[in-house]
Amino acid sequence: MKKGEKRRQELLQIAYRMFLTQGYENTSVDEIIEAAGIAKGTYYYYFQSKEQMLEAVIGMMIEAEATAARRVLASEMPTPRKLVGIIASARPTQDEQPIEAALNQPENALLHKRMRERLLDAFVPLLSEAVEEGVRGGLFTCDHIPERVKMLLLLGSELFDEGRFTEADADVFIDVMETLLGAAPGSMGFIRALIPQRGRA
Amino acid sequence: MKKGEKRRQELLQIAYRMFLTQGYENTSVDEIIEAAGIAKGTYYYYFQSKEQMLEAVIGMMIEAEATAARRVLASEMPTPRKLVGIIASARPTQDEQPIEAALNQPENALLHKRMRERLLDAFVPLLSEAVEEGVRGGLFTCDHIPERVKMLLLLGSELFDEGRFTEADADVFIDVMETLLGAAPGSMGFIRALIPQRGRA
DNA sequence: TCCAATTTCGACCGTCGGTCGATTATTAGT
DNA sequence: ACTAATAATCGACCGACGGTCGAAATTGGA
Repeated sequence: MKKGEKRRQELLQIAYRMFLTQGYENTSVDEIIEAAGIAKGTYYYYFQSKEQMLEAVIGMMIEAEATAARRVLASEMPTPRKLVGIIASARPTQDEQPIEAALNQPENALLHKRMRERLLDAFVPLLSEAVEEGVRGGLFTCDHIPERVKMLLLLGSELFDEGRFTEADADVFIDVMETLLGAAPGSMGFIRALIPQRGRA
Repeated sequence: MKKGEKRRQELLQIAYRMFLTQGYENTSVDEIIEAAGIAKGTYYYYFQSKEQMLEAVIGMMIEAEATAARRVLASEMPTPRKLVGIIASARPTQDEQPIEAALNQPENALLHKRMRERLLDAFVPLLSEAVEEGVRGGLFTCDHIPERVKMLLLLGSELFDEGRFTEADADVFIDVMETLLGAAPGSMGFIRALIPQRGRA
């Protein structure tokens, strides 16, 4: 049990790195087992299929991010900071930087889609709780909180993940965020500082 | 020239149907050429790769939808009707029904992603023009029209494509649409009738 | 020590996207 | 009408891929 689980985690780590750097489709099982120094049979002793392994890798990432977000939610920060902190948790930027870009390459369409689905499921409740806190504190005024949060997350990931977005995009997004949550105009402007700067043309 | 283009279109049609019904990944080149009654070499005489053929299929779909949308834009409808008409054009519901669902199966993640990118590029200008018309007519009040339109399309496709969305989702979406475009509260409620009814649980 | 469960091994398989040289239709110039 | 060039078709073949399987090795408790 102990030994087996350790090997499984080891394989997960190796695959995690390779999926992100080369893409899921472009990473062959042969490459993974070569990097791990094991035989084909051993790989399929721990994972039913390559795709099932992808699910496991994603689950690993989501769990780590959700844990970080829960820590933020339970902290003593002011509500707006919590909002930002939770959203920041939803990015796998923890230990490495180029992960963001990797997710958005076409060869990772499947990974990205699956990742976003599960990320949404995990983060809508957390963010909703923070927003409710804001409503109680008089910061926000809105109903249908989970739905609004879902749209915000959807928009945010769709907009920023792709990398290409303009100043105008950011302005409108912040405007949408304020009206969506019923916050005072301009009160969310501080988010602008959190948005990554212009990269490629 | 004439003969070749005809065969190319024929292959495109066959692939279009198979990609949607079985998924891009699950459709093999062998299946396509068998359905078309041609040899492998002939297929690769017309298409450089399977993926390049996917691009061509998507281009075909987009073109048809954009043409329909342009017709709506140039028509004499009142502006709100145009909005709805253009958005309706963006769905391949014209001749077949199960296409919607097919796009959203995980095996079509790539097709779906590419489709949405190109659909956005084609439809943001068209919808923006309709919105500007609305602004001139005093229906809407907003700046940054292309960015707002982009977000609307992003949200709409993300929300409705997945199939699962609630009454609350629709309410919030319409609310977002009104505030995003600066329309009078409730003025976009008529859209609710256009939204597909509840399908699966 | 012995046995049974766990773990590891790698040869092998069917399928896939793609290549290539040969072959047949089609076209155009004289 | 003949022919040379061009367009179109063919299918055997290839390497890479994800996945299978029976056997061998390792482990740990009685």
